[in-house]
Amino acid sequence: MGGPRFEPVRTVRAYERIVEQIEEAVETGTLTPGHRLPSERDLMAQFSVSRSTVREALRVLQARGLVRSRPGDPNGAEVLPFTPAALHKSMTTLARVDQLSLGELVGFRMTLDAAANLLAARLRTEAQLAEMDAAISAMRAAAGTGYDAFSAADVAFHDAVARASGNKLIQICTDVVRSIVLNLIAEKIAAAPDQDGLMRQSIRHHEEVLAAVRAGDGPLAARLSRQTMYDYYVTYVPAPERAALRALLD
Amino acid sequence: MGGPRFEPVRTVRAYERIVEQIEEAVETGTLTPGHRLPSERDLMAQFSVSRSTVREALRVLQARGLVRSRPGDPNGAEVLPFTPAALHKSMTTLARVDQLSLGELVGFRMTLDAAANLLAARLRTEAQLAEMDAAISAMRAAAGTGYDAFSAADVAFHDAVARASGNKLIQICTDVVRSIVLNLIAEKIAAAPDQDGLMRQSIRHHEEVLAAVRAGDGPLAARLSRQTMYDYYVTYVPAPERAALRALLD
DNA sequence: ATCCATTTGTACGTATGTATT
DNA sequence: AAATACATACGTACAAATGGA
Repeated sequence: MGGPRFEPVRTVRAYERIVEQIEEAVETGTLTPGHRLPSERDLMAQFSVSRSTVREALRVLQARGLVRSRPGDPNGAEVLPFTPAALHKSMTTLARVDQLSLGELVGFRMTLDAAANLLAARLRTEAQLAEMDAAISAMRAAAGTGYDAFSAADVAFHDAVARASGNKLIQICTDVVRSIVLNLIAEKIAAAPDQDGLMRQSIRHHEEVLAAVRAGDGPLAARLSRQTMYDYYVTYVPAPERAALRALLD
Repeated sequence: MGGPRFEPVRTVRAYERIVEQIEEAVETGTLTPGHRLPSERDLMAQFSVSRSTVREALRVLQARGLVRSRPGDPNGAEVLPFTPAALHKSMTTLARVDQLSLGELVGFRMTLDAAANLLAARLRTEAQLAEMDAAISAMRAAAGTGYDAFSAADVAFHDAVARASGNKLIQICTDVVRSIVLNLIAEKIAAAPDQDGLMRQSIRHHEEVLAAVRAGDGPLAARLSRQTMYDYYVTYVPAPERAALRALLD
């Protein structure tokens, strides 16, 4: 009876083993940004696989944003500092193939941006307050000149808040989702009637948010930021989805 | 003066062009899950590239979770339904290389889970309430038998809430971050003293949250869920990071 | 500034194990 | 049970690109 309990095996591709090993080295800090990998020929010797296998592994690592290789570079592939590019890519894919609605995206932003403001109100430094101030000034300066500069300043403000929150995950996710949202409706916003009025209203709202952050009133900052974002985007959100967004407004 | 404004060109690899085309087809719905790609030999003919180039493209697409290819499959690579696996992978990488702290992860979960409860309190159906009820029952049943079953039931509850929120982005992100957090501290929780007391407390908290969701009191459900998660994880979070988590508690 | 050795990008042929018919 | 079509992996070859002499 009994006998050893065997487990089902899954064949694991040769290139996967290579990816795992290099990934492990990067994630444990054995390989740090700036380090160069051995050349493809050296790697095929070290792993005792063919060049194609090495290259497939490198392509996967490159797709994950861990390394970059350039033709002719005698130093081999370069280990890159982490960027949320891969995260961005998969979230964008999610938004496209899984039919993420604008309402869901905006709701997500409202949630994370409010949390960032809540935290920033407690943790912000003077320098960070100055950054937010500068961003709003830039919004004011750009209000007349066009939507692009205004949007850039708006992004700078929200990014400053996100950084001040001290939560890198919130910062990265807000950044990713914001760019997806802007990408979805940039043209609609640019074509909106009464752009000037919208910009002025947005500036006023941002000033109120900043005042709350400066005063250290996190809950107020959070509530105002949700309202600001709701007001700014609600017209582009299909009516049936608006109820969910209003549910986020306290 | 003037003249045409030329833009810097970046050489784009052959395999990248293939990835772009197939990715586009998947994201626009031209290729839907279950569809088979042509065989590698057909692809090399269609794109007029070599086999290696096709394979590197397929490796990238596979790394992004869009397709899967198996040896010997007489059909080509299979187009997969979207899974957050790639998202999970990049977030895990982020957590490891960028030293994402447990405090940041828990803060993120508190934020998203609270938002999910806020929305679920408004949008939940009777069937979803029943699922949450069943999950809490499972938690009760598992409280004596061990941590694993208890944790699974706990996950089921939070997942039911996330689904009831109607926001797929919230659902997926909570799922991803939850598994990362659990992976980080599963052993610590399993080794905690007075496990039974912690489980009983957690069950009581979950019941309160569910009551609020059932009553349609979103803000209360959100506040309780934040508190529940804070209580459950705070002992594992380094003291300096706890202030930020408390800032999220209203 | 030019040339050169090396490396990457790409191509092609082949062998082998596997899944489906 | 055999035949077929496929993916995996290997090896070689050449062009383009890079960094350093």
